[in-house]
Amino acid sequence: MRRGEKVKDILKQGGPRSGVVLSGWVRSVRDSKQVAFVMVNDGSCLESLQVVMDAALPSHADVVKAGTGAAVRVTGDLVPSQGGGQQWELKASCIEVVGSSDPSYPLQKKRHTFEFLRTIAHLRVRSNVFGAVFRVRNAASHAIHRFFQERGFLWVHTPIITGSDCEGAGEMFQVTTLELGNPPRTEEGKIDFAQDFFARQTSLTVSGQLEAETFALAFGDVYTFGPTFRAENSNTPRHASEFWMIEPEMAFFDLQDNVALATDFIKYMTAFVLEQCGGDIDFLEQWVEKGLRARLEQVVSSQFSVMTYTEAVERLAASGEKFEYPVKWGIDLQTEHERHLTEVLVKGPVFVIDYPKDIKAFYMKVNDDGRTVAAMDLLVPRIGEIIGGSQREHRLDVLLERIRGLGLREEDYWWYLDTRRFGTCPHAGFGLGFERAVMYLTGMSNIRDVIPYPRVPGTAEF
RNA sequence: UCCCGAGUAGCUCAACCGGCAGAGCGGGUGGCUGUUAACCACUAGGUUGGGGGUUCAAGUCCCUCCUCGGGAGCCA
Repeated sequence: MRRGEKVKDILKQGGPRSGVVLSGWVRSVRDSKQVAFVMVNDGSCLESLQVVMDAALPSHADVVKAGTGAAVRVTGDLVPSQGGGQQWELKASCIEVVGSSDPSYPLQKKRHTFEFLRTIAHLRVRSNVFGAVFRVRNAASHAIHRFFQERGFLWVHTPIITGSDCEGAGEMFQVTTLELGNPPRTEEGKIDFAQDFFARQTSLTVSGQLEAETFALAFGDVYTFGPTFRAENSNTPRHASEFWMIEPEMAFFDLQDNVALATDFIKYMTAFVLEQCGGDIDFLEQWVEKGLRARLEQVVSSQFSVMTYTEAVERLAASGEKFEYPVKWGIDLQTEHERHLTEVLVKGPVFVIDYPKDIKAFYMKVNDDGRTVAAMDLLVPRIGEIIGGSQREHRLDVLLERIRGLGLREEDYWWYLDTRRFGTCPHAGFGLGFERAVMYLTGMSNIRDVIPYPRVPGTAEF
């Protein structure tokens, strides 16, 4: 099949020239007596190509009837457009209806609500906004791999099914082949997971960090980029049950190195998207978030602030702002605190570091003061926390003390603890919620609208 | 999971104090000499989210369930 050229390439190359072939889907048809205009989009870019169809063309009636959404293949000459609104148009010598579209096609030329579009997630990708969102999502993934590969990082594929029920945060989805209605029981009456597929209780991963650490202590610099699952009953615009996460892990790295890398990383990704998806960003600017482009450009050029948790608490307390939850040293920053910090006090991305030990995970390095850990959260306006990371506790004795103190079972971490026995070294890493990054890059305000087929509590359609 | 709000035609929304359920867009039919969310005319389209209750009478009031949105918690 001769598919022809992409709209993106046709517009880039320009004309005039003859014998151009284009395949795509009809966005709209404007028909009058002598001539009809068919907007054809192929997803390669935001723009549709205007196809001019003389009423004398044999397939004229078929094309007009084929309907919005139909698949067509056009052959014609690329000529300067007589009308305003586009530079080039395709004067058709032949239009073939490859697949017609039923009149019930739900996408109108009018604006739809995101709520409605979510119910037709298989078709919403043919709309302008979702075209832009998923091209940005693609460019961002590309940028992430490029950033790390250029710096010699190893992409590690950590397991999706995990046997450790102790990875820290979050409820986990259980993985089993046992008969749910009648599982085998032990003598005490408990479910006998020894008879399950993996001969133990298994779940979907909530993080690849612990496994990534073992690779960092062999390859130096590594990163994960893959799906992650949380069975939390979270119903917010920022949480999904299935999402993608990027987790770099670097050996011989401390918290300052970590902050520096995370900063470079965010800037690189943002600059890459601005460069690759300029048209999409401008469209999102117009329809989704005013000021998007300026905000992204500012991310690339500005310096990210860094402040300690202690300083953040002091500044919040001194701000005079009335918070629903009062700020106090020792309690975790609430969403309202984080947003006030990044949106009002700093007005930009800010790293908060050195959190109280008691509110953070066991694997974070205990600072010399004995009461804080070398943690870092990157807070950004609108989204809140986008990156969470830390320098890891590399001292075996301190780590063991932390595990025991939290009532965790040492034997569950035997392989993780081995890394501290055999050539341990200071190392650090962070986790980036990929969808939150895409939200930040596109201005979209609901995580369900930056995932192709979102999974959230009560919903797994498509 | 908790708090608040919403659910009316395929979509987006009206409908006053409880009194005949409407518009725009989309669809269909016809028209229009180059359109840009094209335009003009005509036309079809409804168990007012489900169930129960109050009332002569319920889209409207009460109870309950479901779904969606906003906020919170958990977090990325």
